[in-house]
Amino acid sequence: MLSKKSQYAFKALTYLSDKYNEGPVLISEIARKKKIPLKFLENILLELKKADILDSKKGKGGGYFLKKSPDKIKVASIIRLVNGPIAMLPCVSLYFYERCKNCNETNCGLHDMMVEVRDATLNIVENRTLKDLKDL
Amino acid sequence: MLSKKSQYAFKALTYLSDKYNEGPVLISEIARKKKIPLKFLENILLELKKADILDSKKGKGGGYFLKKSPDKIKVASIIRLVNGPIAMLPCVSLYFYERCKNCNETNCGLHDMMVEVRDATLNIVENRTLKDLKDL
DNA sequence: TATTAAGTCCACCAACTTGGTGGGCTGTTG
DNA sequence: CAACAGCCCACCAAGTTGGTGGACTTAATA
Repeated sequence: MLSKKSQYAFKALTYLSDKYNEGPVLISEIARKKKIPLKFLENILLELKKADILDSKKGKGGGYFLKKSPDKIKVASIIRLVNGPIAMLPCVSLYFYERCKNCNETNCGLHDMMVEVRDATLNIVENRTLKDLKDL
Repeated sequence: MLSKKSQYAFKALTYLSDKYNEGPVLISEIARKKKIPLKFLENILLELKKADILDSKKGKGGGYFLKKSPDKIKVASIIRLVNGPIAMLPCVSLYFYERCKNCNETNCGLHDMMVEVRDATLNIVENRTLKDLKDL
């Protein structure tokens, strides 16, 4: 399941998508409009900034804004960043791979099935961008 | 991600699948062969019993065994039982449905995408049984 | 019937994660 | 330099995860 943090992140990002190219948006505005706890949102946006998804401006007239256009930001990368692995097992994850102890991947039934699940999921989330997420 | 508990459950269940119709199997045997902490496994097997997946016999010659044949036990139901929802959002879950606050489902971009993800996943795990999981 | 084997039940635990808050610091604008 | 707005750090309560210890019940059998 996606954490609340992830859901907040998507809400904030779709809000910023709607305001793309309209200049910086205040954290407080996003928090108010999307009903997200302000300080929590602050952390989230900062993380998205450090991951190069957002940029910000300080001082009067400042705020947050998308660094790239909405159709260049994949849903998959947001999930990985904020929520973690998309796969259901570490030994099947592309970006968070870890070897399973006591289960060699060549003869593990779960492994193959989980590869299928992963690919089916990726097929969707790798091909959707913020642009496809409207009115969250 | 599947919890360790879920992974343990699948290991134990595939072990019991291999021994289907060979009488009760000791918790301690499963724990030893599959390298699962004994007391933790105890809890897991008990839970599976209460969910009608397993049955058990007490006393000498006792142990655990599958209540139905391996090809009658769906992977999806094990995941739901031990790990929880398969969907990525509560408002998209079939068995653990919860309404999202501040996000009505008719115009939420995430919602529709997550329905797709759920269905793609279910299409796999609803059509696999313990019989398909060998040598975990 | 006493012994022993085995599952059952209950209570507790440390470590980690999640969701969140408070307060001060830093940089920008006018 | 004042106000503004993001940045950063530290802390917190509650819940979850992964696990353990010990007593109790039930069943087989000597």
